[in-house]
Amino acid sequence: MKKSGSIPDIVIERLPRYYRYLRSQLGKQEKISSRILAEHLSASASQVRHDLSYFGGFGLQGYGYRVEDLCRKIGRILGVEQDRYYVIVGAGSLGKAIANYPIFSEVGFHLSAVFDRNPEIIGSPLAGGKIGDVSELGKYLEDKSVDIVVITAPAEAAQGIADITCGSGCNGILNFAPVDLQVPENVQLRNIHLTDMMLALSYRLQRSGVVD
Amino acid sequence: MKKSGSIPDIVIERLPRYYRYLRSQLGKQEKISSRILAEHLSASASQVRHDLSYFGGFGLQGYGYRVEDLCRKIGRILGVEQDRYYVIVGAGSLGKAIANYPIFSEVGFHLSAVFDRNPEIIGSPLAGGKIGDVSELGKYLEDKSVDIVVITAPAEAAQGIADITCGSGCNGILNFAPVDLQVPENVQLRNIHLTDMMLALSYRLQRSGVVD
DNA sequence: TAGATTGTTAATCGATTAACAATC
DNA sequence: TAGATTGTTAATCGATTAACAATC
Repeated sequence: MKKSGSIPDIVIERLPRYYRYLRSQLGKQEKISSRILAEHLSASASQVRHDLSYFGGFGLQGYGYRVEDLCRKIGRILGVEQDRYYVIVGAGSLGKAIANYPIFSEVGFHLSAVFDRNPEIIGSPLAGGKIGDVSELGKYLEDKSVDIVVITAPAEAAQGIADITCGSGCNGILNFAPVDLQVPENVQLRNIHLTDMMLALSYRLQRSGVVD
Repeated sequence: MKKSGSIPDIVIERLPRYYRYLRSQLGKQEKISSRILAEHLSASASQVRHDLSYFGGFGLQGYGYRVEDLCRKIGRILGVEQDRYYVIVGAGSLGKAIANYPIFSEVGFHLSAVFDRNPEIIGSPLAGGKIGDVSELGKYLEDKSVDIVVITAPAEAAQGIADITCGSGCNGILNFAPVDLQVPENVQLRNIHLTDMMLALSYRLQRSGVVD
């Protein structure tokens, strides 16, 4: 076990990948070495061991890691057995897709509500609830315990939604809108910028195949 | 201008962000300094200048950057004025959402086809075309010129789709399935692992607010 | 000219990899 | 015991930031 309280973001972001692979191997293999685990994740064995050592000694020298054991321990670190709640703001096709995303609930994330600004769809059923009016978002966040606001609204609405979110005591935002949001530093913001990813990917395509 | 041929991935991944902000400022301001640009992107002025210097001198000393000029030049580097084609494999709600994502076409990405394995929806209309049978994916990729395959299929189908993609001469994959795909190293693979992002985000939430 | 801001190099910081003693 | 593999420290590598001469 090493110093806690200072685990780099980049390490935290790899934990779910370890967890996901280990979970897929439950019942298929009893043990796994850092080398084999790394191979399946396109990482290095050294990195796997280094990452895990932030949280303690999970392995057995000369043997490796017990899959079930390591899976459960990483799961606990990530809090997968705890219930957490999220709301979706923006009930377009992307918002609906997220609302129906089946995998979130497997790791403890539950949809609490969906909001939109379009009067024509407010009140419609979605994923077991009804689409709410976005004007009630702030009040909702203040009343209920919501961990994460998922923004699937258009770019021009996203900053306003982020402001309401941060102002209502919710400190987690997952943003799909193609804009860089400004939030207080105590707020955890992650972006999924689809167009950016496509552009960076296609930049590399232009260059590969040729050269060297 | 510095050495080309060795621009780090991490720099390439920031270009779309610069581009996106500059685009939003077209007509709103004539010039912008590295400091102001950085502020809006939660980056440092030094990083902005350093990144841009990989591609040449785009600014004017003592003045800053002309917004229109810089935007056009970064756009050209990213190839936004070129037409590129993608297909979607997996026509569930996420696949449909991507198929209808309005912003891709603004930067030159065009939907070429959508495939699924479910006989009940094969043939149905989607985004101006018809859903094809995934068994025809390989042939399609060999015949047509497709730059990127977007995988929105279930996890257990994703590796097979990736294999067909790589085997048919398409070298770009954007993967939404919650699995780490194995692809040849000449293939450009980017992942959007939604559950992983939620888990890493909520890990940080547990810890913030308290401590220190 | 004086003030501002770039482009670039050097210094710092952080992340990854290598190495190996510990030990199952 | 011999072989394997961890956990951890040190070495390397790469990315970010600082500094400043160039110059508009």
